[in-house]
Amino acid sequence: MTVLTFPTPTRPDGPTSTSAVPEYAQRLNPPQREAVLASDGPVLVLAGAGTGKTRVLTTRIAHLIATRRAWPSQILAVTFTNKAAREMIERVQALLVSHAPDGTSTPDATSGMWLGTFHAIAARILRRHAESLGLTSSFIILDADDQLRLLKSVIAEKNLDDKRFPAKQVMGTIQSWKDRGLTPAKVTHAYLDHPNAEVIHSIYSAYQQRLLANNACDFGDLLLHNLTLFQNHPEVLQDYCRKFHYVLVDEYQDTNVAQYLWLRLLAMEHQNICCVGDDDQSIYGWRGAEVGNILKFEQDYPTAQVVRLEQNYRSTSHILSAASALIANNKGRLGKTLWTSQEGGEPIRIKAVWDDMEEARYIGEEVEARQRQRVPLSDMAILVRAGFQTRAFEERFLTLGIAYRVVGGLRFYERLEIRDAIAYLRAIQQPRDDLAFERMINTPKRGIGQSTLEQLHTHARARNHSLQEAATELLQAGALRGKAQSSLAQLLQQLQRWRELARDIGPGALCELVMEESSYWRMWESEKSQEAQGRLENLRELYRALGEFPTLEAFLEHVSLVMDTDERNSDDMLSIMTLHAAKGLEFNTVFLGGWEEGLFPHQRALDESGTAGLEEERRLAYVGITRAKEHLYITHASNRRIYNQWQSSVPSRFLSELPEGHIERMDGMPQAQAPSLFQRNIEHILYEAQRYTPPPRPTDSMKGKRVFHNKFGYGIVLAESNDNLDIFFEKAGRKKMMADYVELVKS
DNA sequence: GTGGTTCGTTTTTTT
DNA sequence: AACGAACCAC
Repeated sequence: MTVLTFPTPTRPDGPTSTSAVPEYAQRLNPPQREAVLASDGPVLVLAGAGTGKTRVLTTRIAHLIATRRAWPSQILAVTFTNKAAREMIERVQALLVSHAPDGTSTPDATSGMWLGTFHAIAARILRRHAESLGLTSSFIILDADDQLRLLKSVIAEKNLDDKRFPAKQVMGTIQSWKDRGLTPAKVTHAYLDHPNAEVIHSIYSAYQQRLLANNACDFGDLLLHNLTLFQNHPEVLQDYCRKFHYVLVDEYQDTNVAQYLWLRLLAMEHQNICCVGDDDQSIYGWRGAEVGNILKFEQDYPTAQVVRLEQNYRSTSHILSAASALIANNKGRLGKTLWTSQEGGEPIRIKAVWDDMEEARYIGEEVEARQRQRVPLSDMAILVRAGFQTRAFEERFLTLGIAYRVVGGLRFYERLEIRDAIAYLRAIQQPRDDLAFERMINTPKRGIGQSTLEQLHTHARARNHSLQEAATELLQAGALRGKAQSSLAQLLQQLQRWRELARDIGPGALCELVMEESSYWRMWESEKSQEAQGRLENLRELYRALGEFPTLEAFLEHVSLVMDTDERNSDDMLSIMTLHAAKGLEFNTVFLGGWEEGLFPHQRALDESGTAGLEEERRLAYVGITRAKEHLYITHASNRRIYNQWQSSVPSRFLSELPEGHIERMDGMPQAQAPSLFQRNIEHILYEAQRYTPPPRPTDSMKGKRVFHNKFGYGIVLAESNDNLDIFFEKAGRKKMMADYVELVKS
């Protein structure tokens, strides 16, 4: 077995000469190799866009296994998405197989490895120790919809005004607490900053109790309960610490505090933690990700090796240079200098358009032009800031007959009919699952309405029973009458029967039978609309998907944790998606639409998070640009309809941050759609005036103001002309620079 | 309990 | 504008 012939190096790994390096590592560039071979101790891999971070991660795992540094079962590898996890396991397997030509290394070479998403792995640990947290190992995992419904009922139960305490907002606060690793007991007064925090805190406590009563977790709980478990049962933590000799983390810049703590605890003993990430691609701050985690890695692990991957294999130099120049406007970066050997290429094309329709028309034309140049549709993408922007493109492409797919739209398992069907399955599998029961109890209409449901709730709460138990008890007590009585009795009977059947028949057949006997199928069948037909089709698809699982339980776990369906990307289709959804992907040709102030950077990001928000938007722009391999287009419209209101807009400030040498402005007067001549004249005058004018900056004079610069420290503004400031720095002397580079200091 | 009407909202999103 | 949720009248 060739893989075993490598000398087991002594630790720590010294510089290894090329000849002693395994073949799979020879194919890496020097920093990549360094990251792979530095197997012991903490390692931070700063991997710029397109520098081969997945390659490093997978080769590193293969290296650990091939050199017998660790058994697969001693490796913990975490990702954020199922897709990333899937890709990683496939690539590790491929590496191991290709390095054992005698066939001794099979896909089994990775079996026993803990490779998965944070949530999947946390759930796996939690199921083993559920009792310690007041759950049973068969607890259910609620999705966003269920969470919200549960929270609403908690708020209602507490007799709180749901206008003062909107469930969505309260959920946001609770989630941010969970993201920070705060159980209700740990939410101290220090965190009770906003006026209603005390009340929200009490809602949080009640919500957690309700989750426990339902034998349920939300996504945040998976990590949070792990932390509680590790804290209350150090011996359990110790077992995992000893088990996992090596910990690897993908997209480290996206970790929140809870995930960060979880990793630190698990790596405590061996300290063999390798985090891969890119601070410049941190775009999930709004949902709790802490760029700080990656920024302070070296403080957390003082012996850490830091490896920078800076050779970009994806984009041409025009694209890369523009991206680098843009991101250089952010402060507090770890800093990387990306380079590529692919000189030249096309500059970025920037096009001003009249409105979203023209934007779609222009991009449609360019798509067709590229198609004629043999770029397949599947190698092109339109990336937008917000979901609503996809609409204009869809309309246009329908008329043009361009095959497209909107990535990340409504997902299969989020569809109404699928959620309904799953509620039935959950109510069968897990009689304590009140949320599922509540969802299916009157769908289709059985005459069990609000008042009956309220009776059930009151009874259930009083006795601390589940809704299904309460229903049985109320029926026995004869407390119900009429249609509600007979329907409920029948439903409970059916549920019981289905539960028994579930032991004998597969989940697919069971679901089909349940849909039939519950009349749910008939409900949609009797509706002749196109939409209803689609729903039936989706249900059939669900039966099929269910057929792939041995048990109902296995399927439900899949649904909670793997919300994506295996998208068949074999078809040649153009992708339209948000910038967030595009992270990690690459395309030959990329169109970035809607680069206008207010939309991108998004006004709300600016309002809510100020400079930090702007910088995150800029990172989003950076992510967008770096998706492109060869051709990149950026468009901005001067008019956009937002909430049914036409608004004229100004080009994004990010456009002015792209260096002239790497861009090409596509001129040609955009055509007005059909406004009157008078309107058109007004708009044209305004349009001309605002074309490419830099966005408004703080207009008050900077002269005499005290400022701070990242590198030069404090200084005083001596003079200003437009955006250029003449500054005298206390330590660095007199410098001239753009206003963007300095911060105003409050005096 | 059901069905129609009005009101309010509307960034990004994985698990 | 368009969609969903809350509200009210039968």
